[in-house]
Amino acid sequence: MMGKLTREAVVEQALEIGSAEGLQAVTIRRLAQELGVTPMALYWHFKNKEQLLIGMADHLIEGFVIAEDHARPWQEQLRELVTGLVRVLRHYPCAAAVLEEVDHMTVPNFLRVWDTALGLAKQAGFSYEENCLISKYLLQGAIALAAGPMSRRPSASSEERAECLRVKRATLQSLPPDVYPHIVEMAGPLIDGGTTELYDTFGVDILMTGIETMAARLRTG
Amino acid sequence: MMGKLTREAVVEQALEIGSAEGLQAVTIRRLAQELGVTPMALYWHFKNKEQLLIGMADHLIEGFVIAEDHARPWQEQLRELVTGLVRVLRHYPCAAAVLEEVDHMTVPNFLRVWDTALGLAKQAGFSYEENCLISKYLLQGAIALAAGPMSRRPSASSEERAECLRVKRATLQSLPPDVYPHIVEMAGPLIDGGTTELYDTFGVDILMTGIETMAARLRTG
DNA sequence: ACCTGAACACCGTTCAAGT
DNA sequence: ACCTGAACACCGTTCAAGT
Repeated sequence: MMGKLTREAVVEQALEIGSAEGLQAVTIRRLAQELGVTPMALYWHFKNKEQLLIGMADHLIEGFVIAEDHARPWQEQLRELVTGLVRVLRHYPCAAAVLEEVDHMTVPNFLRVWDTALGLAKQAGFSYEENCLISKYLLQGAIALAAGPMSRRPSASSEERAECLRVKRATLQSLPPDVYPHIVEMAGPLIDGGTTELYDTFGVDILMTGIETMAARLRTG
Repeated sequence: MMGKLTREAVVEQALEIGSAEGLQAVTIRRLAQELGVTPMALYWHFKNKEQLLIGMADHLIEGFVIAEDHARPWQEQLRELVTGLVRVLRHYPCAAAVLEEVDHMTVPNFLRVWDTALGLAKQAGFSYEENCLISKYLLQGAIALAAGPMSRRPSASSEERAECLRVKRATLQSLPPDVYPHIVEMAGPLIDGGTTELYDTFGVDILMTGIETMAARLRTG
């Protein structure tokens, strides 16, 4: 709110608003108001709103450094890259939402992570095209995981969130059991989805197990 | 444009606009104009725009029927469910975008597919929570696959799309090779991502292989 | 270089009123 | 039941002008 109106200050304020009230609250006009400035002032620093979102996405991954250890197996390193990315994205509740809204190719720091993933995937022994897809799936999976529980309505005061979950579970439970038998039965675990640790590890486990198993099949014929 | 202004007519017109010009072109006012009616007329048929999007999502999956064959193995059936869903979503270029914008739990036909997936996942032998996550990952994966190549700017006339891809590839190739070595090297396959068949099958293969391998480990210890 | 004022062309939505 | 007119409170963006 004080200090110079720099690109970084704008981006950080945007991430703050997005994390506190949801990404839809991040508007040029609202942002300007929060920064004590005219909406048009932002257009000197960003060509348009898309560039602002790209700046937000880039800022999110800025602090994510990947230790390239050429000695350790690629499986281990790939798994660490994915879980590390998820952990970094969890710093801002709106992080996943931001990354879902921008073209990843336009975000320099995302390209940096992607490049590392691509280099590791190459060691698995798949074709070029398959390596590209594997790296895409893993990064996409990381974003999906980071978007997982909560992070949707970040404003809610944990009492509100609990209330929201209760309403959702009740909605599922009151569905006609003859057409949605399993959904009604599993309404509980479907909504709060088990512990956060299970949620964060299980998805990566499935993906990495699939990749490793298929890589092993390549070698054995 | 002619005929009665029914819920279905509105939804179909919305999907048509979204598929021809992108989902961001689907606006209450634009929709009303295309239907030869006042914007407020739509508010008699839909409470708000969110309900319209839910209606669009529901309509997309309407024609997707899953043959429940209790004799065949669950792996086979789950894979068929995912590929079938992808195929149905491909009917409208904006389908994946619609599903990414709505809460899946509010879409009856999506719940129907989810229920089937949940029932099949239960046969794998995982815990309740893990079954829920598996079904989520598979459906989420199907949507991601359907959003894959093209479907982003559906208006582009295949010449424009080719031009757009060429620009993107050139962008990647002209990146500094010392910081993005693998990206620059793989710019080609990264952009056009191999054949469509590879794109559609490889993702499901990884997920299903991961699930099957982990399920097998449960049984063997 | 950095910011403001005024204006344009859009949004979704409400509410009273028409038939 | 089904639709319209007028209005409200928003958007992103441009363009000339200020300092």
